[in-house]
Amino acid sequence: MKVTKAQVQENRQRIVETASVLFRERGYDGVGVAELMAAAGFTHGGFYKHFGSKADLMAEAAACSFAQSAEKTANVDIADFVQHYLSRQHRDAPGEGCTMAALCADAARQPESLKETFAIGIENQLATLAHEDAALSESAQREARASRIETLAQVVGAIVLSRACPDSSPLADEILHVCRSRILNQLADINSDVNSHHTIK
Amino acid sequence: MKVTKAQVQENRQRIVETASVLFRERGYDGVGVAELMAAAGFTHGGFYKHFGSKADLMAEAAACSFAQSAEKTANVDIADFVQHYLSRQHRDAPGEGCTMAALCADAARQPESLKETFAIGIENQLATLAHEDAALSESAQREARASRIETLAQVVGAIVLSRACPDSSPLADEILHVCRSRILNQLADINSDVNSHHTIK
DNA sequence: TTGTTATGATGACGATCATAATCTAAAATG
DNA sequence: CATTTTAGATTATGATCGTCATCATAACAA
Repeated sequence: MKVTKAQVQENRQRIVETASVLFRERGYDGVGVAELMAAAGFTHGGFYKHFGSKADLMAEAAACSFAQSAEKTANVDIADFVQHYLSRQHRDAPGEGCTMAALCADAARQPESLKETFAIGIENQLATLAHEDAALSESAQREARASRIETLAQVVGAIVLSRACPDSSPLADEILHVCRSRILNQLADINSDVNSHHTIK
Repeated sequence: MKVTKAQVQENRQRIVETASVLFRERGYDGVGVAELMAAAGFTHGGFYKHFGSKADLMAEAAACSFAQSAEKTANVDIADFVQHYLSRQHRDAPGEGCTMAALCADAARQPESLKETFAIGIENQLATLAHEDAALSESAQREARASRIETLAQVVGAIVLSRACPDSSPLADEILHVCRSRILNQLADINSDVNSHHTIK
């Protein structure tokens, strides 16, 4: 059963996208090749005509979801980003959500090649969030980058912790709510006093 | 081959502790019962004389490592806690490190019973970090709790992101370094201006 | 149109998975 | 001391794991 060249590319893309969702939902070790292919509408046999190994697909799926995230958050204000990132909708839909929040811990246990993909994805997300400070001075850009790294760590940690709590647990919502309001406050602070250091010590 | 009652308890404890390390290193799906028992010095057959299922052991191992962490961080200043938490040593030794950082994403995909154990562990960690503010007013305690939740999310996110980067990657160290210095600065701020709100807006 | 190529289905490989029955030897109990 | 109990070794279960060889078929280049 051969298929059009275009069809092949489309099928391959469907496998990658299906995998990117399933991996985020259940982890790299939580989904097998057979189930993956079935979810994409194929039998498991054809898998290795598309990918050299499951690890290869993991890397491609990660790159794919990173690209989708970058596209979705392009030109989005960082406050809006945080607002949506720390919403219940995002927490409760890891399959369509941030790859870092869903798979970083899994990636840490995978081969270096995949971790490289993650580093690029993280760097990309930082760059996407930096669309506003192109005109800043060099030192201000350094500070801006540090601030974005901090914010990213905070939102990722908040989602990860919240997801580890039982569904509709008070603590899960508290973590989300507390982190969201505090981060938004900090971002407002930074915006309002651009150069009045309140760092006392 | 029967063993002393005390020996049984000791063997069981060794299985739990071995599991708590291996799970943190490789994830819940990354370690099998057989390998687990072998690492503890047994064959896999006796496993179900100790535990009803692998999921049961997961819960016990989590509770065990949470208790160990709480014990280790009792009476530790929160700044010292952050200092060590965001060190390369901690990042590079997940097996002996924080269970939240290593397994929260895994726990999110596991049964509710395990997530309950994690919620208790998180709550416990928050309480451990609260050993200083017993004398505070009610509103100040609310603020202190929110601050600790925020800090916890931040350090967990930082470790998780850093671990997802390739070994000895510049980004991995940058995340650690940036978050550490910024969090320590914030904590110093909170300590120095106890009641001078610098929240402008 | 003919011959080549390659997708994807079928099925099988050995390994490993969680779980469990069986057995034995020694501790616990009387 | 005799009996009961049980921790842990051995072995087996059926399922699923990642990977691959085989093959039919239909899209290609000729």
